[in-house]
Amino acid sequence: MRKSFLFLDTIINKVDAKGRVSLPSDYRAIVKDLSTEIVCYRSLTSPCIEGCTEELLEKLATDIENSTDFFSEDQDDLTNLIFGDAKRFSFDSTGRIVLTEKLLAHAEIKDNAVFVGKGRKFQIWSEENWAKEEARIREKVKQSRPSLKLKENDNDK
Amino acid sequence: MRKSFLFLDTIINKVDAKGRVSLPSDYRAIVKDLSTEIVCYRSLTSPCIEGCTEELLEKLATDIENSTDFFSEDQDDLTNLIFGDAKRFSFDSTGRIVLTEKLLAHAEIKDNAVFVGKGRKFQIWSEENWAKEEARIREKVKQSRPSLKLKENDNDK
DNA sequence: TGGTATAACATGGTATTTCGTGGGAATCAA
DNA sequence: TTGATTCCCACGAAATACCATGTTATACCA
Repeated sequence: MRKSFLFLDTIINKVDAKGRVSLPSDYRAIVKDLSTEIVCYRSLTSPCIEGCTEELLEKLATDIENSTDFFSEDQDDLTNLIFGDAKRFSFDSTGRIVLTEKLLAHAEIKDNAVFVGKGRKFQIWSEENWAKEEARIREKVKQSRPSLKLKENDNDK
Repeated sequence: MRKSFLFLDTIINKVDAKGRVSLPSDYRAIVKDLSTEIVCYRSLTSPCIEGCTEELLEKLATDIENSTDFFSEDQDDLTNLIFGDAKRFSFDSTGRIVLTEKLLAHAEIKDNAVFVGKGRKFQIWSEENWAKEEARIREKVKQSRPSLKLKENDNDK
């Protein structure tokens, strides 16, 4: 029983000729502890693969059912896209999953896959695209510190 | 189990060739009492490593989930930056963690690591950078004493 | 108060395990 | 049968758990 489950860190693993990739061991631990599965789909906004626990997708489905005003119609459409695109992935005894051609192509992944933790979700990038993306975000944060207020009550500065 | 905790004090420990450092025993006590883990990431604003309990990051993840919608761009960028950089650290039977090259490089730490308590978080500095930073802060406080008084009143009980 | 015994801690070194990865066998589908 | 997919074994590198020692801080007693 695990009290917290966060996808963290940035980990680079190899993709072999068969499309196999080791899911980072930390991520596997989460899946095992929660007795759930990993679900992946093409990111709607970036050239990367997005993944989360099946549990989270269920929660998303429930939220949509219950709160019609919170989720706009647009977002409802988006969720349809996701559920339609999402696929369940289970790993073998050595901890590997086999990504599909569709996903790999969307993320432009060739040899190496970069797993990026996002808390409740994670993403899988090609090295090149992730380098660009990380640079973009860090630059953006430099410009607008305010968005970081969420992080917690910083003393001053 | 304790309901409140504070990372306090300034402690210097050695970093060996493998990147191992003793986590200050006070900090370890907090981790044990809360049954949580330590999470570290590169400071967004300073050349230092920042650390907190995984529990705190958990709370952050929940806050983000609730405050913005599932597909928000800001949420997307923020979570990538924070959770993608954060790494879980558990200490061995002698109380040491192994810092990564990425973190050590960012903080410019070579031989010695300076742990600085910040309440809910703490920071790890190189001796040189911390000396500069401390001088800067003390100088700043001299200029604007009033703001400090406010803080002390807050702490009164 | 002072001195000694005891425990806690930081740190160096070593052994063990885990994890990622390549290759091949087995299974399945067409 | 042939090609593709899944399962299993094996190896090397890297992470981490364990053991040992010196030093410092703490507790205890005279």
